[in-house]
Amino acid sequence: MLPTPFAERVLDLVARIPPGRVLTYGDVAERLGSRAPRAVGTALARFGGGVPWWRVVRSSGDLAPGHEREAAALLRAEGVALAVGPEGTRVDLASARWPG
DNA sequence: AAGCTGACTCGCT
DNA sequence: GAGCGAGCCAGCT
Repeated sequence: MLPTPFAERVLDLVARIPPGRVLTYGDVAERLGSRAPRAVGTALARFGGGVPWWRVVRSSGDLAPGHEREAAALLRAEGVALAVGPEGTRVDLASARWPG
């Protein structure tokens, strides 16, 4: 399947997130003038293979569902502040969120 | 055209 | 903080 126009916009933006910074699904949607964070997740799930998808996290700081381990390793390698707890690894959004 | 689904969020308990 | 319900909207039957 080919990426939809919306998905391509998502990929464009995600590809621009600098190493060491993150955005939430909601942030990505907002910057695209949309209120569909779920569609952002869907786009990354299907077409995120070529972009740093691990730099997109939930508003809670939780990593991409199903890829927590891999995302944590990649983020740690980039120097992103991580908080490890019983629930898993979470990003410190206060310090790592990309202002743009 | 109508309905369902989902890598989401937010408010309330 | 965890669980739940409702709103959201792009994409695919």
